[in-house]
Amino acid sequence: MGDLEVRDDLLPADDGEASLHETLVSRMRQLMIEGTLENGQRIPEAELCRMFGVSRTPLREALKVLAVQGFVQLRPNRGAIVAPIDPDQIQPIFELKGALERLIGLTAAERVTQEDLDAIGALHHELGAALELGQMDEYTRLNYAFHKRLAQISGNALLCETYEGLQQRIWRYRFVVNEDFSRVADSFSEHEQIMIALRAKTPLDLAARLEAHNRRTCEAMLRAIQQIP
Amino acid sequence: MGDLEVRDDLLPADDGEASLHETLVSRMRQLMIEGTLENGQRIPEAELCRMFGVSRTPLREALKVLAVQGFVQLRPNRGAIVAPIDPDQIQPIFELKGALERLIGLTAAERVTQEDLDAIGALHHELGAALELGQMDEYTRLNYAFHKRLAQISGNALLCETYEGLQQRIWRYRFVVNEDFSRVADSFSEHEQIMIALRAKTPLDLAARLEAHNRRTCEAMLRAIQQIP
DNA sequence: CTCCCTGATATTGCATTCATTTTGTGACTG
DNA sequence: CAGTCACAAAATGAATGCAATATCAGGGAG
Repeated sequence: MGDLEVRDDLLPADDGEASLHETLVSRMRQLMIEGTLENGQRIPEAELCRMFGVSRTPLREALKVLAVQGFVQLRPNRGAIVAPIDPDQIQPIFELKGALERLIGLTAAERVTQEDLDAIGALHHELGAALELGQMDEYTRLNYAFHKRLAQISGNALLCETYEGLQQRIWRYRFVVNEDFSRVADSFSEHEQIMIALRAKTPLDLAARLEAHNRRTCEAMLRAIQQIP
Repeated sequence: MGDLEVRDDLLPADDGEASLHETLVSRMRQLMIEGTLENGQRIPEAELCRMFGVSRTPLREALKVLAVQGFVQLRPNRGAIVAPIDPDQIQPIFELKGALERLIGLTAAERVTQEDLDAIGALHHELGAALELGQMDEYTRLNYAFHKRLAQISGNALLCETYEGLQQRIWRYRFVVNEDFSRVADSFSEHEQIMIALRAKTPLDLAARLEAHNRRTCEAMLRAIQQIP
């Protein structure tokens, strides 16, 4: 595995004070989302302990949590591995996420405030700017933030949490799809439509557009993955 | 807290070999689902250690996992408490579950096999028998199994997992609603309709009926909770 | 009498240690 | 030469120990 470094620039930073436990969970998850820890790779506790400067106890607690969240796979007496993700697991994730997108659309359209519209409108604007400038990393991060914000507008904290969990699991494939620039353009135009539906506060329309957006992202990802290997 | 005993009869038993970690998570979750550990109650590690005959290390790992699953709440340096559930948290759970019910309906109607129909038909039949005999505990368990089975028919393991997580969180309120016998009768007739839609393999209809079933259960629970205190 | 402060006690967070299991290596046998 | 067995090294699972923090009782000030 060699020397691993934590990159903080691909996901919005977590806010404020966090316990060691939360920090560990968050940083290890980040390692996997970024691909620093590769899929199926063994996770030696000792090395991570040195890396984070903690003992095995809190690290193991973090691993158990990450196992529940589906990021790592624990094999009794045989250590943990980064949850290997075969293409067959992508579709179920998107399928479930689609159901959440729909609920987000239905509820966000009803509960959105002017303040929300301003905030997410700004994000949308930034997305457009990043697209024009071809800043794909920036676009990717903003895209994540956009959907996260939309979920928050739903006003359902549990929905947000669940949704973000799925987003993070998918995020690990992001790099595969990022290459597909034409999809990024399409994606942005879908965002335009989403913003229109959100401003119009039309639940069914917004839900349908989010579902469609989700479906197309899934298809693009599956296509990209089929092409690579 | 005194002497606590684990009852195994309200939830289907977990199957087969399980590591100590899994056992602990499972049994502690059961304590909370059954209400043996009351909401908001403090969870002293020492007592649970004696209770399960393990040291603090594996117990703490289990607590962290249960925190992720929403069953306990960890307060830094101040120990864990059984996640207090105010009525305001019930609706979001059902709202999210509704989205999953819909997806289950859509997919199950398309993917159901004859074998599935036989198995879930048998469960449905048993439900009817339990209702006639007034065996409410039995009805409750079968009801849980029925919906779990339906989720499995969707063929989406992640959906199943997420769904069951929500079901378990709601299960803690079960005792409140159990009293409401008229609702149980209504609930069963809704199950009849669900079975019809499943046999007919009509996705939209099944989805709508599951959503409605979920909504009515939610309403009944909220009513029951309002009446109690 | 109430409120606040202080120190003893209990509990938590993490490190360390011990026991068990797995893994890797090498010699031995067929 | 391949396969297997045995043993050593490493890694995991769980218990214990220690420092830091919170809780609680009692006393004193207002």
